[in-house]
Amino acid sequence: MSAIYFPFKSYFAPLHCYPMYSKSCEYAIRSVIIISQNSSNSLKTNVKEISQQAGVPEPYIAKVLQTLSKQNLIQSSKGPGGGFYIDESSKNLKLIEIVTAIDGDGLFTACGLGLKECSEKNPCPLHESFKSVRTDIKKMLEKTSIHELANKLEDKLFTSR
Amino acid sequence: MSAIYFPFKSYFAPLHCYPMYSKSCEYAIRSVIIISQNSSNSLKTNVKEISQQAGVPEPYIAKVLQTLSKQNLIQSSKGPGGGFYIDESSKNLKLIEIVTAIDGDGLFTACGLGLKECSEKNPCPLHESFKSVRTDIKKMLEKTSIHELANKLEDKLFTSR
DNA sequence: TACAAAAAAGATATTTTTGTCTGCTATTTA
DNA sequence: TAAATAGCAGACAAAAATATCTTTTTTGTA
Repeated sequence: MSAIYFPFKSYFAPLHCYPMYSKSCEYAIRSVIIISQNSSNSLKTNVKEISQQAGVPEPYIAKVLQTLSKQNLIQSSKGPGGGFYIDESSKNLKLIEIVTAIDGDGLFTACGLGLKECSEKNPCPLHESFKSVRTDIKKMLEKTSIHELANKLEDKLFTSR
Repeated sequence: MSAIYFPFKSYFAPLHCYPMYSKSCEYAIRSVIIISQNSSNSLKTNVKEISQQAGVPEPYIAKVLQTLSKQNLIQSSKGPGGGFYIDESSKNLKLIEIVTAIDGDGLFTACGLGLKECSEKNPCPLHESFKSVRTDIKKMLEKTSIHELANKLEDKLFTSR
């Protein structure tokens, strides 16, 4: 069984750009994909492995994983042979749960002009234009399962060799 | 003629959330809408007015406006009676130009997992899911004109009184 | 020409995000 | 029950984003 390895650090986008979500969230997604894949083989993954395979700083991702663990999106066990895993109850984990846990729901609820009072009843000029886009993002995140992403990545690794 | 006033600072979203773009960009959009409206009445708008009307910190927005001005998306004139304005050549200014100038194109190009090597030929597992969403955002930003936003806001102000 | 208004430029300060380090606690195994 | 493993918690450090301040340059006007 081959472990999933994301490219090394130098392969990650530097650039001046404002991406769709935060580094913490990006790291979380990568990590959870790895955990999910190992979990489907009944394996627990410790922070060191996650850090290496996801190409993510170890102490930092540890923090992020704690956040997910507290919200019971992923599970953990201490002691030798311990690590993070995804149990039956989280088998159907969706991308939106990870994103919301780490970045909040700003991406699909916040006003395009940053107005707190912007709403259906009292829309800002950007409101309607943004509405469908936001809805689409949310739908996409809601329907994408972590499990499915892990499978896709694994397929890709096998077919590209 | 009534000036456009965005709500005061306390009305802006605080919250823990990762919105679609940066504060700088948000401020830029608000400011440009105000400049556009005044420009259609052949008025120049100085930083102080922009700051007050957009509910944005004055020295900060000054910096942001300099960036836009250097890229010739908006125009400026120094001296008494000077300020920022939008001339004929920028009359058809689109939202995407502002967003790109301030936040770069990460929002509609960056990989969902932060992989630099992610592309059509070598897609990450999130690539396809994100593709249509990204395209939609880009299209929306491309078709939305600043001028039109200014008009919408003005209409709203008049009809809501 | 002198003065005042206003943007441009650059330096500095604050806050948030990202990243690191250290020690503690819980769990498994021998 | 001791030792090793591994997550947990909190403090700390660095970098980036956000915000402010000061000086300079340009321009219009008295």
